[in-house]
Amino acid sequence: MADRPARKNVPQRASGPALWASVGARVRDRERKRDAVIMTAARAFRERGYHNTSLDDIASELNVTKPTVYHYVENKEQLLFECFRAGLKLIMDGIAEQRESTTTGRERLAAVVARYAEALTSDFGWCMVQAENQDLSPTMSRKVKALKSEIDQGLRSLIRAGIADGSIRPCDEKMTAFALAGALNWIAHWYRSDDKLDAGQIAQRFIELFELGLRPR
Amino acid sequence: MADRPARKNVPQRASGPALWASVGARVRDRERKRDAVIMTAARAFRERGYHNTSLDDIASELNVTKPTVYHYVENKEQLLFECFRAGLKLIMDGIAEQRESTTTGRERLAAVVARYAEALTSDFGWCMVQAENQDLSPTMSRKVKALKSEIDQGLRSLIRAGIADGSIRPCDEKMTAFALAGALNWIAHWYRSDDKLDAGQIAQRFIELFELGLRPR
DNA sequence: GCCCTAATTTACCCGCGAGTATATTTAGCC
DNA sequence: GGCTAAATATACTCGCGGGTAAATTAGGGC
Repeated sequence: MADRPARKNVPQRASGPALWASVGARVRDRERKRDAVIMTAARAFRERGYHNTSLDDIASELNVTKPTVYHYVENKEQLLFECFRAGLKLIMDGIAEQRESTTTGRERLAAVVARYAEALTSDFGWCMVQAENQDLSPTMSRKVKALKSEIDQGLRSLIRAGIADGSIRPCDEKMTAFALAGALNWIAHWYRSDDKLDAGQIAQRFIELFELGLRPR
Repeated sequence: MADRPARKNVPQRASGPALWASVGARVRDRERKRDAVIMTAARAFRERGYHNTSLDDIASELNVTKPTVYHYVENKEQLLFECFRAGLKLIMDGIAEQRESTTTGRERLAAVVARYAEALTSDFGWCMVQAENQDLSPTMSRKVKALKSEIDQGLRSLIRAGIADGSIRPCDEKMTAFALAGALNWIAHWYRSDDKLDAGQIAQRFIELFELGLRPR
């Protein structure tokens, strides 16, 4: 399972339909096509929601028929899960990256927040946030919960570290992590790619708010 | 339309199934039964999600059949909308209440946050947050957007007021409102009625966090 | 140039769930 | 106590969409 280190885990910018668009497109690059399927699904889910997106929709957006989609993916549920995982990985990477840093907890937290915001404005953002356990089988649901919990723990441990090194005021780390995650996750609800602010600028505002608070200093 | 001021707009604690439980209890109080339908729907949606809840489910939870549900409600979409509206009203009331207050902007904002948290931990919380435009017809979607926007404007104007009276540090009011709303809305995702903290305690932690910030003072 | 296999399609099945036409019961009223 | 209207139930329709069996097309190796 955990083999093939070369595998690109996050389908970055697979230009979707183009892969199938031209007539002589029966090439054999399973990986990239699979990624394109996932990307297209992610966009569709974001635009119309999971339950309002049929696999026929996704297929036709790829200029392809439904069984082709099934050729790359087990079923609809797995499709959602893959989108979810792709988005989550972006955040996990951000957290992992900061484990090697030697700055204060507060600074590391800020760096993670920036990556987090970026992940949420990506096409996977919606799936990460909206992938409700309700839409998933018990097995998948457990997996998703575990992954989400990892992120939560990551945030909390950064907060703890900050408190320990004095860069963060002592606080309820659980509620702080929830508030932070909530503010960030909510981005997926309102962000549109033509927004005035990009992920970086949003993150900057959030960091300022959470660091300084509303009360004048 | 806007008549009947006596009408109880938010179905508070209509004890659901009991209303129909006994055979001889077919009293004709449309209002209360309608509220029970909405309450039951809200709980069901929260537990299993909108698309995973059939009207047959809701009906059978009320010890009743589907046509009876249709007797109280136009269709499934309207049912979701009613749940949404019921929840939203709790927040709106909170905001309206503070308009008459003479305290600082920051204090009024805190009061609204407390009410907001309470609304989100109610059975309607999930519907308010999850009622995606995607699940609604264009008409309903517009209504929902308008209502949500009202709340957003309410928050922003409190923030502005706070900045004006010096109780809130100057900041990007839009992003601040979004962060605040996000942190609060997210409660609906994680809160369970058997949680250690109740709505009041959660609100208290959030207010402290947003007022003081993470950086030590 | 031929065969094997991966990729893709055509043409289905089938169940679920929203919504409804119609019958039936019940309560209130005179 | 019989009439009317509201309340509820029975028993449907029907389309959408997830999923699949089986045929077809195209490459790539030899």
